[in-house]
Amino acid sequence: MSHTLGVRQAQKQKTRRALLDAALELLEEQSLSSLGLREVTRAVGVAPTAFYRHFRSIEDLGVALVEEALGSLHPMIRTIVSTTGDGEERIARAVELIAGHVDAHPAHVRFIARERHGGVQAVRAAIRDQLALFAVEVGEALAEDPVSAGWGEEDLVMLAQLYVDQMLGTASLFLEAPVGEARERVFRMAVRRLRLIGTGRAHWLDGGVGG
Amino acid sequence: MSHTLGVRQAQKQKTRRALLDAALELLEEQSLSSLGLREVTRAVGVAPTAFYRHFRSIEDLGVALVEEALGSLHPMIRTIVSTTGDGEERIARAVELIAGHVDAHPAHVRFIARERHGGVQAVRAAIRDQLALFAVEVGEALAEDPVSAGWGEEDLVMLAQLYVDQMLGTASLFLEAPVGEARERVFRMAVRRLRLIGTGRAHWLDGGVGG
DNA sequence: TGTACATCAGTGAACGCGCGTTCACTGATGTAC
DNA sequence: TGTACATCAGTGAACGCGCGTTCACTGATGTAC
Repeated sequence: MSHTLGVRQAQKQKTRRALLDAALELLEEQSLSSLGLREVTRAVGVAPTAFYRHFRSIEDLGVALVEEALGSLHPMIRTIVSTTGDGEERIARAVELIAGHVDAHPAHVRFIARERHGGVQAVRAAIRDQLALFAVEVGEALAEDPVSAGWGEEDLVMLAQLYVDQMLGTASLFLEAPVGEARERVFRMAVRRLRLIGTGRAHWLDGGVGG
Repeated sequence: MSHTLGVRQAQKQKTRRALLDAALELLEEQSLSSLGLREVTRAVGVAPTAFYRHFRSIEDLGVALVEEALGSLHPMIRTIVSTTGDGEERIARAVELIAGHVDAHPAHVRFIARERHGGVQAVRAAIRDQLALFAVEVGEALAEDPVSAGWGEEDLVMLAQLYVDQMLGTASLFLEAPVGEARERVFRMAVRRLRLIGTGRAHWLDGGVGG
């Protein structure tokens, strides 16, 4: 709490949070374009009209959810790119971080996976733009890595986008296999994928296929 | 036409096609879980009740669309895996085939991208199962490739899934950038991605990161 | 500290509308003889 | 070929229901003096 809000502001924030949380929960079993305003307010226990004190529309609420869901992903990305150690260690650590993030915020991961290509244009655009910023950040980290010496700009961008995609894809797979043997299989596959990409990186400038 | 259907059957098929086509068109701007039965029949020009002569529900129609959309993708995959030539040639040819497929069937590609993680469980399951079959097929083709000598079963499965994912991801990117400079950028990025994966493949058994 | 007024988050009634589903039906097509 | 009956794709009226949005409102909180 950086500054104590008035009682009225605090209560408003609380209702807003409740609307966002209720929506996120309802979105585990449907997509944003079929989510109803009344459905959300009913889940929170406020009148339908109260919704308009916080959002202009469900689409507007969706954009707020994007900021929240990708906001929770951001620190994880920072941690992954700043992890030190050899290739295998970094790969294992990255997949563990992804798995942990899915455990901590399953609804966020589901929302992004679902709405990234979903039926609401403003939400798709918000996700696309935010992921592009993540890719830039990853690209900058890659550029500083000695392994990337001699790499062209477009190659670095490609690799950064590939990593961001892999991260989301892996997160989405963990969502469908949160425990047990299925989870272990996702874990091993994710490690292998990163290993393959790492191998490709290591030999990118060798010529041949990578020429 | 393998066998001439009766007039009645032919007319029924025609209406069914019209319902599927109308749904596919409506789904360019929304997702399946918000698509209405009346919306589809209105677009076709039949009574709402006629819908029930063909599908039990919108979900049921969605599953039929999965078969259709992934059915159109199947021959492309066969073509890509059976293409001969050196690495660079195969890569360029594969990306061209993907771009061509998106041009030919944009609504199919959009539908699969959108509903793969969408809000209708039966449709997600149908897509997942069909993509798993594609991965098996790609895996079998990879196994016969001399480059894969010495590869473990799980590694081949991982690579096959990675290729299927890349194909869908690339198709989805072409959808958002169908012409001009944006399309060229998608093309180059897709080529680079496949190059990186190809480089990783070529050095998979070298030890080191790929150990 | 107390008073008078302003603000505004949340209420509840009301609206018109489109939804999915039921039902008995129509009339063209198919079939048996 | 003709007739009598069966099938069944598509119709149209009707239903109850939940939707998003409007509006004037209430009463707790905030502010000025």
